[in-house]
Amino acid sequence: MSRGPIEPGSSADGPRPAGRSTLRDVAKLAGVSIATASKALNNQPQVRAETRAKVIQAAEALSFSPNTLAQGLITQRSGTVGLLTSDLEGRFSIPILMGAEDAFGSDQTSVFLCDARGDNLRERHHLRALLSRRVDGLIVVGARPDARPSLGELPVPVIYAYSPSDNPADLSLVTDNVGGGRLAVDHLIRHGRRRIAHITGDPSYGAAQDRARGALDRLAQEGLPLAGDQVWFGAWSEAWGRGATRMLLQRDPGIDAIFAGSDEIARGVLDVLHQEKLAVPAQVAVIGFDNWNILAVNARPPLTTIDMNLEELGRLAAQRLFAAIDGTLGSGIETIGPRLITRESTAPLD
Amino acid sequence: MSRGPIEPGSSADGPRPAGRSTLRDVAKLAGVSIATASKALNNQPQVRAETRAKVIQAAEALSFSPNTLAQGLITQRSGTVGLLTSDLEGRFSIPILMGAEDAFGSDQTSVFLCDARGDNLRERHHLRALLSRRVDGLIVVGARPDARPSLGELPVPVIYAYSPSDNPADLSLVTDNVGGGRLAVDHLIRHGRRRIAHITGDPSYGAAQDRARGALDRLAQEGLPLAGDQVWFGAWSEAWGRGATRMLLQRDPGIDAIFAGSDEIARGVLDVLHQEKLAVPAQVAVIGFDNWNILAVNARPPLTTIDMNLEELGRLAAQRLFAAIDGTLGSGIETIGPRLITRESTAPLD
DNA sequence: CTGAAAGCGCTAACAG
DNA sequence: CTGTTAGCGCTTTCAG
Repeated sequence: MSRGPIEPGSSADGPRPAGRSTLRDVAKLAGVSIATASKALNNQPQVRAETRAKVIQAAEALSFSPNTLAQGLITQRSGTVGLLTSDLEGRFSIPILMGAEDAFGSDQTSVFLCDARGDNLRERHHLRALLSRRVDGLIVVGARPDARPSLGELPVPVIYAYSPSDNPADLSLVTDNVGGGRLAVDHLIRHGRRRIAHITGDPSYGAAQDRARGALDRLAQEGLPLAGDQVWFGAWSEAWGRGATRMLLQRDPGIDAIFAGSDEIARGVLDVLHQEKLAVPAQVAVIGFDNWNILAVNARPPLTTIDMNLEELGRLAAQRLFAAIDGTLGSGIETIGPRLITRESTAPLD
Repeated sequence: MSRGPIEPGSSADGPRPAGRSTLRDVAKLAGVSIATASKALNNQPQVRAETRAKVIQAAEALSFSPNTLAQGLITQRSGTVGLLTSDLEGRFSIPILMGAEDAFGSDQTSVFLCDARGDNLRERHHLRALLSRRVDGLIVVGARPDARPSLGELPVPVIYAYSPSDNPADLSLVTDNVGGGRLAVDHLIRHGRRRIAHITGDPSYGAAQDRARGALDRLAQEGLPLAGDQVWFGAWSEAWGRGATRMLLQRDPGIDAIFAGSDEIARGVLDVLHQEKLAVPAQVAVIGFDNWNILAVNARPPLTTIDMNLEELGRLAAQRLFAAIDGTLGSGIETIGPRLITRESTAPLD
């Protein structure tokens, strides 16, 4: 690429150190008043085309960039939103952020990302700072998909994403874990699997319960029992995936599919299946949950899994927020549907 | 028509829904002038304690929150910085963001996180928006540790983190990959390993070259040859880790340690080592690179690895930026040292 | 069509 | 100590 900012109109003028000039400078250079310059730059109709051109040219020559803070002072809108997360690794926040960026358009709205790191006091601090910066709205992303305390009445609209608020008067957007569990098992059933087991994480997580419920639902609908006699709750780790698989295999060696409650667990499952010389997917199909690329794509074989559509969640959060900024916000809990990502760890039986 | 603000009969009105009040409201409630209210709230010395108390109480009663945009208009400082990244997964950006948050203090400075997703145009857009929001500084985080195009002359200080700028006049902060490679091999040598091989990623990455160079350096210093006859360059994936390990084992079955250029690759290495019934670390020690928790902690056994200290990098970037905001920025490339994280995949040889 | 004037909410000299 | 007076950079009536 060429060096320096691209300046289409400015032929004769030497390029300057970009950007500290004000509307007054532009007006002066163009030989018009500040008011006219403002109108010209904002595409207001009542400006002669010729004048507008002069102003635009002046603005370009000076690399003029409008001061959004001043604009915000007047319009009472900062063009910023806050994304307040407690999710250390950014595992959920990042996709949500990207979705929000998409929906807002990078020119219109910028987002402040703040990580409270699970610390309540830090969250209060960030909240104060954000409000003080006059964000137009807030997206709150929790660390786990269980209800979290409401922030209460705030002067800006708030959307709870991933973790719902514990106050039903707030608007929350969450992923559909029950639907995800159902989808996973449905996929297995369609592939002719009949002896399906379920290994999942910490039972204190609503997500673990919900995914299991969805799985059980779908099984029941098909008149199929759950293989392995129980849902294997444990921890969200590969180690648990390995341990549970060993126990499961002892209890019920004839299983032909395992639905893992997370991709991490699925990796542990695969590990032990390989040790036991059970072919995946020929003998046992494995499906994960999360579509965490680094884990799922690299697995041997690559992992079929459920994607929670977090980008879409982020996009929707942004849209709802946008609508709420000049209107009123809904309430309750809205659910985003999951999506099946087919890779090689599942295949039709025979 | 007179458009002046409507005078609300705001004598003893109940508290309002948090936060839309202005300094004028506070002053009125406290029965002082706006200027005095401002001074009282900003801890300026020339205010009687009693008056200050009155003002503070009024501010609290109204949940007053100062409008940072207005403040910024005056002080010419927004109290915000932009973090411009191209790093899809936030793998590098997030630790850097956290370090920066730490250093700035959440009350003082908030950070805009923008992801350009490797798209040059999107980057320009974000840059414009950020400048327009009058950020006090910019941290630019690249997707890979190789030089990236400079943003050129900007009206605010810029720090390039992780990926250095291609312009030596800019200030860049990078991790020390040569030192990391040296550290990894040093650790292996101290554990009595003598037949050390190196499997790493895409040779077009400076990081791959640097880590290899560090490893080779340390080996040479010890008078040791590189096991496996060559550095095994390939891809940053588990699959390559597996493939390379198989070839390596064929070529040189007697190795007692493998230095993997990333944790992903290390996972592949471990996988094949297990298949070949080689005990880790008893027979072969394995060390990774990145300390990517999800991969390293969950490995079997948990992976000893090199941490690039990205939080520290973020913290340092923030400090440098802070200093630069009222001063001048240095230039050139500054390097952050790596850190060894010992887990169970390495151990002294007998 | 264009410009003068009045602020948005706040801070910073100055006077009282 | 406290209030008055100017703005920060921009938009927006409302006259010319």
